Amino acid sequence: MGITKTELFSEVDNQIALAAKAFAHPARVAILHYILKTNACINSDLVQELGLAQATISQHLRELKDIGIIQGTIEGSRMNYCINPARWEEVRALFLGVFDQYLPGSPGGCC
Amino acid sequence: MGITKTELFSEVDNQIALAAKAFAHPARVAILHYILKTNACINSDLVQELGLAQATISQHLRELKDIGIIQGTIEGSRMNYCINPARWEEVRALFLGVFDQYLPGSPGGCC
DNA sequence: ATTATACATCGTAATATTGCAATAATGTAA
DNA sequence: TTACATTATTGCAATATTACGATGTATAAT
Repeated sequence: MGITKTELFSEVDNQIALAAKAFAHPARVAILHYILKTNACINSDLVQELGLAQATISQHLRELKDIGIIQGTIEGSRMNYCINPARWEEVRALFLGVFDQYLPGSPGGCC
Repeated sequence: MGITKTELFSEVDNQIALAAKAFAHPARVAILHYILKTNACINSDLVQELGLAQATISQHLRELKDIGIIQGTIEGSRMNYCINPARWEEVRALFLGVFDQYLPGSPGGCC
């Protein structure tokens, strides 16, 4: 159907899935990389950097903002997007929590 | 359009986006958690564990297998899915590479 | 005031994803 | 062989996502 049965899953699983969507499209990863590199960015820069239309980038930025991983402050007629440190750490912790459940030297009782 | 313009983005960004899709749906996160917990699993177990139809779970398992993060070995008429250690480490490294670009005490030159 | 710049939002078209019933395929048990 | 158990695949139907032109809004520049 295309609709996710959110109610079937644990709070953590839903949280991780939500956070993962920030990284689940290369444009958003590229945006994050760009923000991280320049440590501040504006929408019009990204239109040059990536080859996507302004409306498309604005949409991706909004998704990242909805997820909470970035925040934007108005600077005159420009927007200043940057990482939301608290949320970044939160998302980082969510993923580390998963990754750390399987380490190279895990028991390994099957295939 | 719904089509991702893969050719616009770097190899790494595309790789990360691909890997992120493993975590971008709560059912797949739940499946991974279950595999990690039991360190081996079969499809029918998951049908009990999660509330999804067998066909749906089989489909999610295939996506995880396509991404490479799990592998399945045939055991009689059952399947034994488990983590693919090499790929797991690869994906882990991809994400750590992103997360480590912003640490709590980063420069923070903007908002 | 007019024009330009920078983003956001809306509407829409196209593709992708999710979910499941039905069915196929394969192995096991009787 | 027949019947059963387990998983994969197919074929939809419904929702979600991606992309962009057009338009709206607010500030800045002339």
